[in-house]
Amino acid sequence: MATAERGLAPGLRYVPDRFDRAAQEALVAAIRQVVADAPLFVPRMPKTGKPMSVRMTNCGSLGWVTDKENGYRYQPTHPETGRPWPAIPEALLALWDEVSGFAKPPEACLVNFYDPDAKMGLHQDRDENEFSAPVVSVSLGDQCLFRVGGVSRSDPTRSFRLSSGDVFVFGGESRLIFHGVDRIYPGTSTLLKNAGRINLTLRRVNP
DNA sequence: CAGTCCCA
DNA sequence: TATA
Repeated sequence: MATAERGLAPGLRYVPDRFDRAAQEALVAAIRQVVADAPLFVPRMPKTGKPMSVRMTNCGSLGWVTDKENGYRYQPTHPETGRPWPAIPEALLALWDEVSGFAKPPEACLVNFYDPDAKMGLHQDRDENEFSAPVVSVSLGDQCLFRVGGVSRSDPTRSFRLSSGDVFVFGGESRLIFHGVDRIYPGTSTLLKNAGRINLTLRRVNP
């Protein structure tokens, strides 16, 4: 009766534990270097300027940013330092080659840092000009309650408790699905020095 | 155009 | 607080 209870929608792929502990530690070290060069900033909602609860930065030739004045967009430089974003770590490029099924490399890797009380409302990733390429998402640190819906905001949703090292892929018919983070479970990982979660999302921006 | 804000 |  109900739609598939266990199966994921076409194009959605959940790869638990894709990175083992050593690989996760290497990824965190790489991200620490990215953050040293491109400091975390607080993204703000268009028009209202309301701060989001995550802090973010990017690596790659383009980075996703948002502010009160100009809204959501990709740009080649950090909004506060004006410098180009640092390169995407090799391990993430290798992941993209493995799971994306897309010939060209990702242009953007958005780095979102979630403090224990940070959330991300249901939204679509649709600021790219290339929807044939999937979005590839990596979880590091504390577990989170991740919600995924369908391509319409009112579609029913399912929740997953994601753990450090897990990978989620949104491609094909699921490229534009709504998704968000309802809560962080502090203290559920020892990967990071303090409680919190890092999410990395790889995107192809231009065809 | 707005939006991942908020909140029901 | 720095964390990343």
